[in-house]
Amino acid sequence: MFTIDSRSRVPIYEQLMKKLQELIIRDVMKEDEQLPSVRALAQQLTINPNTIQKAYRELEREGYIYSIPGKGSFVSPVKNKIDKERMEMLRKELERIVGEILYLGVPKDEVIKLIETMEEPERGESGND
Amino acid sequence: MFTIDSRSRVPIYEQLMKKLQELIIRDVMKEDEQLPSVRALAQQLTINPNTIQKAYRELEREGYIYSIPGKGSFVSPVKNKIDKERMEMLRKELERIVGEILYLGVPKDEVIKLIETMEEPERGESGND
DNA sequence: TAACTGTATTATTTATATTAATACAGTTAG
DNA sequence: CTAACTGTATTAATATAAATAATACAGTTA
Repeated sequence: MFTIDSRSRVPIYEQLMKKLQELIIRDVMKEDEQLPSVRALAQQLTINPNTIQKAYRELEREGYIYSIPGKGSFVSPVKNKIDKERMEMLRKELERIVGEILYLGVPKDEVIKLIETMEEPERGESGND
Repeated sequence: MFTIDSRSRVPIYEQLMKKLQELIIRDVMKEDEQLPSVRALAQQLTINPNTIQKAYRELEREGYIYSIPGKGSFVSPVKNKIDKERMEMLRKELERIVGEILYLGVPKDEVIKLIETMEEPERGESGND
């Protein structure tokens, strides 16, 4: 299904997450499609099942997939939930950053101006290590 | 000069940095005023001189102080430089966060609206661990 | 029941961050 | 130039945290 670089400084489970997120976001894996089982994937990639499980657990926590004990793990149908959670996180980060900037005495208008100059990004970019 | 909590989970050198930043930002320590020497402060606080030095090194990197080998360490006169560097860092973070948010399809106006609702913070807050 | 599925707990290993020991080099007063 | 101060660089030891692995448990299905 994909390849893993065990020599990379990037943790295996993160590499896994990234690739799976990619597949899900790009709709290569459709809603409710079953993911390979933790053991199957572990065997295929020759890594410990727990590492797969960690990736799956994180992906579930972030709303990308859902798992049913005994049945399997599947692509989450509600993409909006992903956005919801992610947005919540990003909003907090945004507030923190902007808070710090404002603390430095930069007027709010300046911050807004900065954002206004930013371009709406193109979709579909990967960027691996 | 100040106290350190060696039982805290916050590293000693960070505690030190925070307190010194506080003194500098609040102008308790004036421009070009000499800081206690690494050894003097180390002795006073009963901690290793290298820990002090690490704090000083970081503070210098961030523009809060400057050090002259053989002479001592002093409060940096150009406060703007602090803001400059810090702003540069924050700006990058801001762009990253906003970039991610825009990537989720949130329109720019929404982001701006979010910022507009934020309050200009009060000055002078510490917040220790 | 057998062979699959995910999960939880704990231990082990590895990486990173923090602190310390020590030696070096510049500055200045006498 | 020496003595006593200053900051700095290198390296080692220690502490903390992160990543991975071993193992046992529990649900599902044919």
